[in-house]
Amino acid sequence: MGIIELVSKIPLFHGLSREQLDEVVNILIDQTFERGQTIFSEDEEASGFFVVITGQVKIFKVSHEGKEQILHIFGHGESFGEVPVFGGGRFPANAETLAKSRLFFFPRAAFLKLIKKDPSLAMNMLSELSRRLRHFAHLIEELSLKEVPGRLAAYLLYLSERQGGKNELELDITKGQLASLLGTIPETLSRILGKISSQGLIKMQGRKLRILGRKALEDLAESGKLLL
Amino acid sequence: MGIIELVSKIPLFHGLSREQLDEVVNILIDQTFERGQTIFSEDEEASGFFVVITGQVKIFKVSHEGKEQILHIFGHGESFGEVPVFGGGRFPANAETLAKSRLFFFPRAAFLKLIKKDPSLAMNMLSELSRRLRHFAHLIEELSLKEVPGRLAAYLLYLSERQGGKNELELDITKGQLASLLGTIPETLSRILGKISSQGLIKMQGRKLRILGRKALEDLAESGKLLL
DNA sequence: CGGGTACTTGACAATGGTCAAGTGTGGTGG
DNA sequence: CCACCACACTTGACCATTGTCAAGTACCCG
Repeated sequence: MGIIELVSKIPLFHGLSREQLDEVVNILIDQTFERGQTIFSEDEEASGFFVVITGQVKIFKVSHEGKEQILHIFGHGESFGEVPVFGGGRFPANAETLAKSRLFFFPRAAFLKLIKKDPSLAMNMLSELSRRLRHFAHLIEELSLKEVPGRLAAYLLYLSERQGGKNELELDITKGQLASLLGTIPETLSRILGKISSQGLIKMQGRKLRILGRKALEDLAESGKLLL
Repeated sequence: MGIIELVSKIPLFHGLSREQLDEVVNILIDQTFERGQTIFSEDEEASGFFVVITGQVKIFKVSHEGKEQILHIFGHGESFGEVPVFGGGRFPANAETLAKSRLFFFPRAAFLKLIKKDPSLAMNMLSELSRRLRHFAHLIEELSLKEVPGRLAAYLLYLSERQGGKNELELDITKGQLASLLGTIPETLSRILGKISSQGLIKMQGRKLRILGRKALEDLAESGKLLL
């Protein structure tokens, strides 16, 4: 697929005219990363931001002792690393590929020029950052106000919805990464999966999973607490 | 002070021309809230956003069982409730005054018109939302990767810095609100304050507090763990 | 087939939340 | 001006949830 066509499918650039898309194509840099490569690290000086074309990228924080909290996992069409473009110069978190990935990189200065000229690009960016803020508000709520079983249940229901609302679903990340996304560790996740399996809420084999008690899962996601 | 002068001092509107400021003044609605009043609730339909002129507003989430997590406390010159202006229609959290407050309300449609015409207003908003994202990333890190003593130490150091870097400082919120800001409850906060007092890191009386062991506090804030 | 990684399980420790009771204090009204 | 009430805060005893450490199993890739 041509670059212009790829760019036109990125939500951030929806609604731009053909000429504007050309300008966007002119400033981007096409990059490929292997699985497990660091894209940038927290506090590193930022010279621009990225859009995922193929692959998966995780954005995360790491504690002193090495525990990791994933803030976001981005896939096709999503952008990351914009904050330092508008704020100050440094990345607020780390970025690493979860799979071999193709990324478009947009240099800061050239992109700022574009956005100042084009109100619809600015509006797209505002709505993207708003979506991001919503996501963070939700994540904070989960981490602070629910226990791990509640977060897990909410995640499974979200995944099911994203995969078409069916009761059969498949994790798109390892359980270790899922643990980090839920703000816990693999051991705890493993135990809780075992517990809700034995209670008949789900059936799990490998990365595939079937929801058997959707109602009970919903209660769990809402209350945030596991009985028993 | 005249409204135009108040508006010109709001960071969001820095760099606007006199004519643009006039337009801003034309669309705003001047409102007053008593202490403890609800400004909006989560999931409520939003028709615009707010800027704090005087007073204090907390933005927070509440769990099923009533535990509260404060996302942000806003004071003079700061704006809140912008997310639904750009994203979809509903507020992602609750807002309530901590003191009697004067707020300027900006209706969504009129504000969107302004921002589309004015690139510098759009850029100000982008940098404000970026700052907000940074704050959330930091909050998530604190909640997920540090224990309560670490969060408390980090907060005290932040407060000290905000109050001029001195070792004497004064809380601007109740300890109960502070607990909610740190993602814990008053009992736990009270115990930890007691513990670090008896270790000689701080001396606390009422809302006033003196830092006695800055180095030790810094270690604590960084490692996130309290020894002993 | 071998080796590393992902995952699971068990025993244990500890952080922090719950419940309950008590202390202190500021503000209001008698 | 003082008494009382409400509310903020503290303290104690208890316990649930979750993290740590250690070991063992399963599985995928070369």
